[in-house]
Amino acid sequence: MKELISKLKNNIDLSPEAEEYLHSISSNREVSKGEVLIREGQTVRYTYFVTDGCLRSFCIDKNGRQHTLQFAIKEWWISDFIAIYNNELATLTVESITDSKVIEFKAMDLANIFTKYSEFEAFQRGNLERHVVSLQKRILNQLQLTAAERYDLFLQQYPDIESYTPNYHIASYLGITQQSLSRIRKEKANA
Amino acid sequence: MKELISKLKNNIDLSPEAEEYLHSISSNREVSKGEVLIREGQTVRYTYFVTDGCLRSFCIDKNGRQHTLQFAIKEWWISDFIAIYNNELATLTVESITDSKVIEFKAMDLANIFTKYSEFEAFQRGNLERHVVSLQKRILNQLQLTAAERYDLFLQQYPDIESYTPNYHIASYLGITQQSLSRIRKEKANA
DNA sequence: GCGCTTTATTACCATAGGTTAATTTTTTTG
DNA sequence: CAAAAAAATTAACCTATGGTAATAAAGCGC
Repeated sequence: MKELISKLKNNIDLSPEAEEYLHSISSNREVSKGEVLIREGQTVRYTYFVTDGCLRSFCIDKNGRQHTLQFAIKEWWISDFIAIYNNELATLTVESITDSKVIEFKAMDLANIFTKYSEFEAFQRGNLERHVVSLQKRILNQLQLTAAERYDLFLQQYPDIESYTPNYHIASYLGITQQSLSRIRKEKANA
Repeated sequence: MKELISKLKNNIDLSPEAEEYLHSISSNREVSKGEVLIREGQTVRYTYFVTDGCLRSFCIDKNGRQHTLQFAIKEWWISDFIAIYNNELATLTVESITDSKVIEFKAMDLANIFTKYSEFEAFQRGNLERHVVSLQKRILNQLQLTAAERYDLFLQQYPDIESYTPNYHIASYLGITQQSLSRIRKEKANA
């Protein structure tokens, strides 16, 4: 929770009441590797702020294959925002891929926080703007880069993710099969 | 401008002063087919709200090929948000693909509008949330659908875009070549 | 309506990446 | 440490899509 509070204070003037309120609507949770926090088809009640470890969100296609939308590490938010913002059931699954620590917020409390304490508006606007930028960049990369180039970029963006994520999750983020990724890794090693 | 004002009033309480201010920082522009409003490498001064016609944003890769990030039709915003939110020079180009009408806002005025008139915060939060959702959906579609499936979905999402966009722009949005799209269209016709 | 320009199609070959299945390597667990 | 489970690699073959180039069709200006 300290991490989030200090992050907030770097960006906005956080009133003591707002800080108090934040505490009242959140709870620290330790989740173990493999634990599922949000499951496809169910109501999305929570949004998570990661303070330690790594989680990912993914969808499952009609052939049962998983496609990773996001990896969330320290200081990132993760949930099924498609479901929350559209007021629908989850189309994504969120699971912890390491033992992790998260702060859990009721999605509904977060939705109301902005009218209660307007100082959060500017903070959230910044978050959403950065989120839009990163998603747009990912789309452009997908359109113009080869799988090998996307892999290199991924390794730059998530420098030590390899140590705690199996390669087939990385492949599912890049939009290729684990076999293709293995081939790419081999070519890289030989180069 | 009427369209934007009524859109705003549907979502928030718009004070007369705020409405007046909006007028003071915007200007109507008619742009003709092919006109470029934002050019790669230059400073991004404006954000556009489309009231008629269609514009698109795209990047140009190292081989000179264009990749379409967004089509903007009536009631959509378009600019180079990557540049604006990161305070960088344009990496995108925005061009009008039909004769169009837009409302032009100085990006800097829009950035300051939220502290001046906080009623815009909630409106913008809704815009950004929907934007995030649509970008996330596009990424998931890119990961799990075939080019033919993406094309079908595109036609649903932009029902009459074919009448004013050449197919090679659609192909560049879908992440395939115009030749591949032509093949896909042929197979569709024969099915 | 004619000619020019832009757009779309087609064809042929090349290639990145997918599929399936077997094998090896690594990690986990008792 | 041995066995089991999970992850990664490899291989052989297949398919979707790309690259290039030629042709056809459509749209536009005069």
